[in-house]
Amino acid sequence: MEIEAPLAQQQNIDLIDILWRQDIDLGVVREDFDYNYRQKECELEKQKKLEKEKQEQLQKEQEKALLAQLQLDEETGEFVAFRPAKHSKAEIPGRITEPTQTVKTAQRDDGALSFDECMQLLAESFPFVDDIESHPVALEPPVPAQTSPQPMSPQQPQQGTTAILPSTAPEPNPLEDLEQTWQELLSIPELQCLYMQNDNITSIESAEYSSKSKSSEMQNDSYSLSTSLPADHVSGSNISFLSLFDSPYEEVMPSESPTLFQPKTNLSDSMNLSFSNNNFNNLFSTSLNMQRNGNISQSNNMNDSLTSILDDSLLEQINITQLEVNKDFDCKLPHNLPEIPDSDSGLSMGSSPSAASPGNSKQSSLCGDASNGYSDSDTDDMESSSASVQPEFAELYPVQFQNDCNYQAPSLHGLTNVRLNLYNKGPKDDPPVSPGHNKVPFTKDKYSKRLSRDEQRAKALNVPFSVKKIVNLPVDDFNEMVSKYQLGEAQLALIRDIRRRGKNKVAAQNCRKRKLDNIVGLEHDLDQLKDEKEELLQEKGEHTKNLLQIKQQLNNLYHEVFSMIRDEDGNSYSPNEYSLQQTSDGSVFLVPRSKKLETKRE
DNA sequence: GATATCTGTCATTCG
DNA sequence: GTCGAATGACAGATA
Repeated sequence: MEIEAPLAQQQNIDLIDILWRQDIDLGVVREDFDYNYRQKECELEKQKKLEKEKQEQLQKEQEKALLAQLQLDEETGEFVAFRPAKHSKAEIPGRITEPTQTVKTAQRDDGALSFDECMQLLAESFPFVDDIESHPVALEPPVPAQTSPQPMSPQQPQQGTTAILPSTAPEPNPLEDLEQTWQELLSIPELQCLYMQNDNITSIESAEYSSKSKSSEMQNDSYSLSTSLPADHVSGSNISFLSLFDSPYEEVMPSESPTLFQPKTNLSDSMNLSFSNNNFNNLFSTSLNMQRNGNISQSNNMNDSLTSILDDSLLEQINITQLEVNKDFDCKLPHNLPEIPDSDSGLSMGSSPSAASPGNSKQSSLCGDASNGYSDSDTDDMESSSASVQPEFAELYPVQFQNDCNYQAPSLHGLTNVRLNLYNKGPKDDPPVSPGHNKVPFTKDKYSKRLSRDEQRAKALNVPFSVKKIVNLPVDDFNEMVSKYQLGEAQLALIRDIRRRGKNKVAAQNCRKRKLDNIVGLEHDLDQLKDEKEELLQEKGEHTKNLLQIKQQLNNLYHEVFSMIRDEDGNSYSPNEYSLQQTSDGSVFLVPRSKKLETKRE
């Protein structure tokens, strides 16, 4: 059995070798199939586990030391720093603010490993630490790197930053690319605003850091979380910086753009109120260490704990940020990506949190020109309520959508997964969309800020005007505006369609409004007429009643007058034979009815 | 699932 | 004849 096993392994290696030669695109390195290499890896993992246990023990001791220095405030119930009456700061420098120094001293007193000893042990365990120090990019003098996940006090990032930052850029070219990417990102006005905010915040922090150039400072801000990583993680032999993009989004976030990362910085700052730096940094670095060690389950647990801390607020920040950033980038999304439900707005569709990151800008470039993928069917899926977007779109919609489409995505698939994962973490668990089935019912509740079809069409064809302008400008101004640009046939046709549809849309709205107004007016008139009719009927009834009374009175008067009339013999006239008639001059005559009938006949 | 309503769009008419 | 406004009709989305 012992002999057969190496044979089988040798056969496997041969088979892998053949496969490897046949398919270079396996995406893995030879060492992945190397049994000896894996054995080395296992040994390394064991060493790391031991190291981690030591670190945890140190952490516990450190927390104990911290607690020993805290005093329970009876009023607030909080632990506050215990400051002896006449101890100057020089005597206990940073007792609270620099707990690690105190801890280190205590460790030495306890006979535990000192920091330098840990460093030495790490250097022995991980030969690539030497590579870091000898890296050509590392211009700084060799400083004891914070390779162990020591809690980072506010002063310590100086060391960590200067020592580790170069390792985040394994080669000078990617560093330049990143810088160039940042410059291009910052050329976008919106991002400039965001960067200004970012810079204001980080400038406060940078007072504690060494003074560097603005670009390097920006990088420090952008990747400061990476600098807090253990050096062995950042500069690991098989883990390049860009490989972080293949990690779940909790790992990706540190390498996002400043706009994405800054909220996290604020978050971590705010978290320091409730968490000690030690806890948080240790948690984070331990998580990353564990992931690198392959303890996926453990790292998942740690990530869960991290995610539970970061998830809501961070994702909220991401969503806010993506609203700001991705208007200018969503055109570069890959067309083969499935449309995200409820996210087909220009913001949410392209508003993946990674869109603002250098990696994403590279990734998005792979999508090519959005106009190539333009079609009615595509944009119909992006139906939206455009009213809220049009004003912003007018100024934010740049002519050059393809200017920065020259990048190469380091990890398109990973970013895509990150994008989808982030959306799956949205407020509503939207059903996954099957590839090639973009017809997604759109809801405009949460993601109301999305582009209308015409806006997306204009965006796709790089129309240099806003839809609002196209629609609302007077004819002369519109023609003048169009004549200023050399537009293609498709663009002109689209602009005219947009103007026609926009005008007609407004006209339809006005027409409906008028129709409703007319209906309301007619209903009002109808009510008035009904009231008037009722009043008239009431008046008619009164008049009829009065008429009857007058007739009755007249009849009574007639009979009274008739009864008073006598003939020559004093006899009364019969009402059946005679009747009273009045002439026009007011004279009253007694007329026999027969004669009256005769006169009528005549 | 059926229904009513809203909204965008097209076709047509009118001034 | 062209253009813009107005409007009926239709379809899709939504409540």
